[in-house]
Amino acid sequence: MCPLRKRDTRVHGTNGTGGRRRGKNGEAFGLPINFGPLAHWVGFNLRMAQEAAFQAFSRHSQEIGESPGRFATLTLIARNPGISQTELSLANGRDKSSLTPVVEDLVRRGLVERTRMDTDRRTYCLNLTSAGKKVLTNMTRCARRHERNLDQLIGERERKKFIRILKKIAAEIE
Amino acid sequence: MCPLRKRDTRVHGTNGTGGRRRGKNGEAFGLPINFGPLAHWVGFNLRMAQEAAFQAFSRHSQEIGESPGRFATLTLIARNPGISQTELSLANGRDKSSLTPVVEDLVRRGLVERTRMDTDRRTYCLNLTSAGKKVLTNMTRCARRHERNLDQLIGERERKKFIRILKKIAAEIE
DNA sequence: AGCGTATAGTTTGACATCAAACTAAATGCC
DNA sequence: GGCATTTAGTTTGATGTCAAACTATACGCT
Repeated sequence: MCPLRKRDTRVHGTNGTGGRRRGKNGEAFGLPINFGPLAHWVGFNLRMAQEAAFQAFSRHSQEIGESPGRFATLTLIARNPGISQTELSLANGRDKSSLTPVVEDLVRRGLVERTRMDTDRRTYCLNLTSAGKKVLTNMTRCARRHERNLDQLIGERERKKFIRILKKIAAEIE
Repeated sequence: MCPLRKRDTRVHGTNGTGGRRRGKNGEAFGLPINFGPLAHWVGFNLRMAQEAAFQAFSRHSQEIGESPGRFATLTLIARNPGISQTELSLANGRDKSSLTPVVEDLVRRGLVERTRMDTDRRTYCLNLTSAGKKVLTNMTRCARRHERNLDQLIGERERKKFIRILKKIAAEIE
């Protein structure tokens, strides 16, 4: 019943390449994958690239035992001392409720200090401790290595334009 | 104790913009966010753009009640009749175990037909039913609208280069 | 001052995802 | 043929995420 992809007619028929094994990405078992419209669409390729970059970053940063998401969090606190959790979640593109356990963990581990704001007892002020600064310094070194890889892939020339487009998508969609 | 971001010294000091309220993205409460090195890094901007595009797609596609992830799945099955779950998960950039409940759901709802392969009783052959094809047609219409938005944002000229870079990242990182 | 509304952060429930352990079938080697 | 190894798919457990309900403060209006 099943058309037996390993001998799918397209190989001998419409798809005349005959090249059935490239083995790197997106295809397997001898038949190249047909991505159809996905191949040209921004959304799909964004997701695949993001996933790949995320995985690569994870591999890099696990040397120092910190997950990629934490890195942006620590950087944003470092650069915006006294930032509130809501501001942080917005800047980070995540829901504020996702931040609760992250901040709790960072506080528990002594990387972040959390005090109530004087003029509004609801909001927290987040700051790095000196331990936090030290960890961030190490993470930043790792991240720079990772970024250098990406830069090499993209090329210095294209990078600015590329990032400009990414920012535009993040800011202006819909 | 807390430095009171609302009156942070940087506003009157080092950061002389005085413009404290833009209200759209990444900042709030009167102080623009300092993204530090994140601003120039590919990984962070990839994540933000991907997230934004994903959200936009979700809004579009919920008209027809199908999540964005399912769309790629259905498209890949349509374009590669008889594809196995492992092939599909590779093409889709997701772990095969994530696919199990998705396929189960699609089968249960009559959009996908799943048969064992003749020559290897372990692997499944996935195919769209005619109902699945109909649903995919609708989703594709939605997705095209979404893509057209993205295209307008990016510009036809840049789009090809942009996608080429995304593919390169997905394929060649590390 | 008092009451209704808005806001910061937490809790909860649903869901997607991965990685590792597992089951069943296939393949290879003797 | 029989046993070790590989492979396709599922199960399980941990994590990260969102959205909605919730708590507590704050603000605004009279």
